Parts: sequence; C-alpha cells; structure tokens
Amino acid sequence: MFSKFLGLEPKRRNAILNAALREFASKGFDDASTNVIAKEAGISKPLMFHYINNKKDFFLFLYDYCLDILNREYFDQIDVREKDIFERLRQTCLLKIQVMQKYPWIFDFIKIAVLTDSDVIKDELKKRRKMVETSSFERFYGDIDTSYFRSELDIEKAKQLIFWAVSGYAGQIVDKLRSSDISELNFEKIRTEFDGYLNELRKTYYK
Amino acid sequence: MFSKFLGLEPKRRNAILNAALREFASKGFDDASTNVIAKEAGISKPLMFHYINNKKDFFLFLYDYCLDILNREYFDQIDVREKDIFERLRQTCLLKIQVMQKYPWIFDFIKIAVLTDSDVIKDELKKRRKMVETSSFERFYGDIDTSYFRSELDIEKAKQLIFWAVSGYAGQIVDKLRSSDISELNFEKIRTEFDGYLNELRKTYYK
DNA sequence: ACATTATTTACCTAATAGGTCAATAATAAT
DNA sequence: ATTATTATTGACCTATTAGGTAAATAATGT
Repeated sequence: MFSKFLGLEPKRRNAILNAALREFASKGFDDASTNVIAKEAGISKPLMFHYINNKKDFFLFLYDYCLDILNREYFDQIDVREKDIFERLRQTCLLKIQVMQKYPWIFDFIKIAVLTDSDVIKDELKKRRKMVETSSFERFYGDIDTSYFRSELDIEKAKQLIFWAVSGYAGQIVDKLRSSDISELNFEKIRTEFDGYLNELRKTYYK
Repeated sequence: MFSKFLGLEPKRRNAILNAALREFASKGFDDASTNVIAKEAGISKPLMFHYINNKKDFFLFLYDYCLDILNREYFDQIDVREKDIFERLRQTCLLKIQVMQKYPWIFDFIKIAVLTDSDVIKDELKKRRKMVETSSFERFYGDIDTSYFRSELDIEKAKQLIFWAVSGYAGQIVDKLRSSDISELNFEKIRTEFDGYLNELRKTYYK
C-alpha cells in the first residue's frame, strides 16, 4: 500500500518521514498539518499525497514503520545479559541518542500515538497495538542484578530514583539535540559527561 | 485595562483563567484557539471578548498576572533560611503541588511564554521580561549547605542528580494531577510517598 | 521523437480563525 | 409594573487553513 513511499530514495524518504514524525509528535494527529509536513520535507503537497494516500493511513503506516525501526535498531540491540544497572543504562541511553540522530522525533511520535485519543485513529490503533511499553521502566530494568546495592537501601525506590536521575540528564541532551544542528553535536563529549554522572551514581548507590 | 476581567466573581474569573492557561500552555500562542478557551470556560465567545479585549492583550495580561501569582504564592513562600537540600526540595515541591491544585497549568504557561518565538508576542514579551529563571535550578539550589554530603562525592553533580531524581517523581505526580480529578487526589498519601523517596535520597547522599 | 514518470500550479469545499453587532435575558431602580 | 441598565448570546463577517485532487508541465528514458 505504501510501496510508492518505500520505494523512494532514502534521502527523500527520510526527509518526509522526519518531517511527519516531528509534526505529528509535536501537534498530535488532529492538529498536525499535512501542509506543514510537505513544506518541511521540501516537496509540494500533491507530490506528498502521491506517496502517502491520505493523512490517516499515513499516520497508521508511520506507527507500524516506526515500531519496526525501533525493534530493529533499539530494542533488539539491547544486551539483556548485562545485569549491572549502570552499564545497562549507559547502553540504552547511548543507543537511544544514536537512534535519535537518525530519527529525532521517533520516540515522541510513538508516545503520542500510544497516548492519543483522537477519534479518527483511536480504534485503528487499538487493533494493531502490539505490546508497547508505556513506561519503558519495567521492561528494561526489571531483571537487573541488585546484589551490588548498598544493603540499607530500598531496592525498588533506588532503581526508580536512578532511572529518574538518568532521565533528567537524557532529557537535557535531547533538548540540545533538537535546538542545535545534530551534526555539530560533540558525541564524544556527551559520552564522557554521561559516564561522569553514571560514576557518581555508582558511588552513591553501590557498596 | 483588564478591570472588567479582574472585577469578575472569582469562580468565573478562575474558570476563564485556567481554560486559557491550559490552551495556551498546551498549544502555544499561535495555535491556541479563543473558541476553545471560551467553550472550556463555559461562556460564549462574545462574552469572553467582552472581558479580554483581544487574544494578544489577553496573553500578555496573563503573563503579568501569573508572574504575580507565582511571586506571591510560590517564590515568596520559600523559606530561604532552610539550607538542607532535602528539606528545601520537600518544601518547594509540596508548595508547587499546592499552587497547581489552584492553577494546574500556570507553570507550563510561564514556561511556554518564556520559550515561545511567536512573532506576534515575542517583542512585547522581551520588553516586559523580568528576570524569570528558566532552569529554576540555580536560583533555588545555589545556596544550600553541602557539608552533610558524603565526602567522596562531586557536589555539583550530586545536586544535579538529586534535582533530576526529584523532578522525575514530581513529573509523575503532575501527570496524575492532570488525568484524575484534582479534588479526589490523596494529598496525604503523596506526601508520605514523597518523604519516602526523599529519605532514600538522604540515605544515599548524606554521611 | 515519443512514451512515461515526476512534479507542480491552481483549484475545490468544508471548517475554523479572530472578532463584532444587534438582539435577547436578567437584574436593579423607580 | 415599568423602565433603565447590565449581562449574555445567536448570527454573522472576512480571512485563512484544512485535507485533497485534476490537469498541466518538466524531466527522464527509449
């Protein structure tokens, strides 16, 4: 059905893709404008409609397509054998940044797709809803090794607090990713800064 | 200029106020709809325009008005003599929840007003911009007593991590505040849960 | 030179935007 | 009870934008 879109050269396909993800993610389905998407993708509206059929189908297609991308490039890449929470966080966060360099709005798009209550797409989404984690917390950090934790701690609370702390840092990075040009961001510097925070957390939570 | 609005009985005034804050905060100035605001406030559009003059002036009025509210009911209430970071966080967060029970969107509105780049209001906002903190971090947590911290810690990183962790918890509460009816929320339970997390943090970061 | 594909200009109808006018409903004053 | 006044709304204005398409043009391959 979306073979025309899929058959495009990657550069244009990704231009349309990212323009759409951004518009949908930041405005929601109903308020998103196909005019804006076309303009930001750098093509005319009729040409875009030549590729995408209509707004609704396009959104639903994007949902499936993005879940595939995320499964391939994110979820499947996570090494579940790593049981150290800080190593796991390091891995998942860096991976996430990597994915977001290619698709800056993909996570927000999925989040909005899951949480939306737009009448037009609600039912369709309900049908095809594979098990997508809303919190991303239990799925990722349910099976870590807690034996390193300082004994006087409440493990569940500690895990939650660590997760929130790291999310705070990640949120800051994401803001930077979006405001500055992605290419000119110093990835190496981010990594060492991030490791600094992770070490600090390790010092406080581990024996 | 907005004497008509200010002279309203508090119930209606707050209905319009909160409807407007919500619409502006969640859509931004340009995309916010006066139709939606009037409908959600429970009055007709002409009546609303009878009170508010026009969209632009209304937004700018709201900006000043909300800063006043925040100064009176939030910033001025913070006990700056309290130098313990966890006590300070406890205080500010509970205060914030209290303010948000009255005006659920006031913080988001100010944030959007500060960050917006709408051509219509940008210049006007620049003129009247009193020093509003963007990060809220330095202003609140610059002068706390760090002597309780475990000696091997990097103080600045630790403060930042604590702040992020607490923000994570606060964000969760705010989501609940918005989804459920505010009145039916168990404030007492939140307080004890919050204290639980603060204690956990104290255990990990203090000697 | 022709057939085909890629792309845009110009347009459609319906909805919504900010905003107002003139009429109605409610209240207060006589 | 009647009038004067205030509070409130239905109907409407013009401009813009929404999603979407038909037909013409530009580019490409044969």
